[in-house]
Amino acid sequence: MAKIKSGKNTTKKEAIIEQAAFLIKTKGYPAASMRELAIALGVEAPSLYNYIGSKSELLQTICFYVANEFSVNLDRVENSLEGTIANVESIIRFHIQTMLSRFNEVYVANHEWKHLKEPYFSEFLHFRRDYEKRLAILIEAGIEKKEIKNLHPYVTVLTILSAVRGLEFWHGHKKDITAQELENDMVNHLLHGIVK
Amino acid sequence: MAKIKSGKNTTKKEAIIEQAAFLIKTKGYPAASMRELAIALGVEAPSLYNYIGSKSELLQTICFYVANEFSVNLDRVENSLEGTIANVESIIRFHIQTMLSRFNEVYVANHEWKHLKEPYFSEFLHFRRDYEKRLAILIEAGIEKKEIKNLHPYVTVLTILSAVRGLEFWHGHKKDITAQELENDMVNHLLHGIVK
DNA sequence: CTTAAAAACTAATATGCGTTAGTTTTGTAA
DNA sequence: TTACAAAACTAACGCATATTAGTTTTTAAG
Repeated sequence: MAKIKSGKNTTKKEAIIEQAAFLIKTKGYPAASMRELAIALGVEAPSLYNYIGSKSELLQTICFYVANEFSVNLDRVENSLEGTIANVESIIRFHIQTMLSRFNEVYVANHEWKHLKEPYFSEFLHFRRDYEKRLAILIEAGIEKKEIKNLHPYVTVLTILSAVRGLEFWHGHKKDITAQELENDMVNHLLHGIVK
Repeated sequence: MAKIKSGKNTTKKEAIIEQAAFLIKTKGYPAASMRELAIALGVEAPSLYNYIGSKSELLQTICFYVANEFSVNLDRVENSLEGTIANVESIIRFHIQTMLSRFNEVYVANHEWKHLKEPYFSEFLHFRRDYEKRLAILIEAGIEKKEIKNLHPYVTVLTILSAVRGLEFWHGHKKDITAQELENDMVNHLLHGIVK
């Protein structure tokens, strides 16, 4: 049968992972079969094992790639000299942009990480909690400096993270509004509310 | 083996559905097996079929129960004579309360509905879009009346719905804050922002 | 052209799934 | 105690899964 197609700057393994992200997003990890993945790549299922170790390895790769993206960005923000509001805004914009540019991968990391096997499951869970904790600390600093309202920091973190996550449902509306307007409106909402 | 346990005011079928909601939430629909569900109820898998028709019927029941809850509430709000802000606040509070009181069911409806079979899949998708559309109309009315900022209505709807959905992650923090404070803080954030 | 490695294939294994059929046990009311 | 129905059981079917082993084809270099 035909060979696995891979773009110019991507290896075949990367092509498999990219297709896997799409399939896992669409069907969910347990229902995403190696056979279907193989068909999408124009190949038989066992051939995939020339490039990857296992199905679960695919999920691990996707989840930790995304985790690393967000972690590196947060490192950068934590070392910035801007005020809290600017930092929070920067994080929100990064989430929105990453969500839109690496949609499949982010979706999978958000929804399917619970199918990770140990020790990856625990490691990912720990990362998530750590990430939220770091955001909460950032928010608390803003409250101290009287830049931000004194709401429960974790509620604020949760509200922001959940709101940007919701861009998963941003389909069928792409024509009504540009990505830039979407980003601006959501930032505006999360920082300043909707009441006039 | 022992009989299926059911609380005083619940039928055995309801006990199965309740346990199924928990299991499907935990494992995801495809990975939630009838055998495991049966074990959790202290019974063998085939015994379940004395009460239910199929595995997929369980998912349907859960999803449309939740959809109906939210739909009925929105009916009520649409017929209210309050202002837009009060209406939006009321909806946010209902979402939060329902999320906290029927956690498993809401979680399943939010995450696993894509595993519904036709025609239920299409019906549920249609319901979702309709619900969002009705909320957008409500928001637009508020913009007309100058009660609400002129942001893209669907962005506003998405932000609100996603934020309340995020209460899925409200675990391990229950001791820090009461449900009432949580609700107030989130409403405050979504209506008035976090900037002081 | 030969050769060796890369990459595909076919066949098969073990496992788990939802569900059905048929049977036995349990509970209840006459 | 008898009789009937409800609710459990065991056994099994057909199917799909991830993965392995072994083999053949394709590719590319000498």
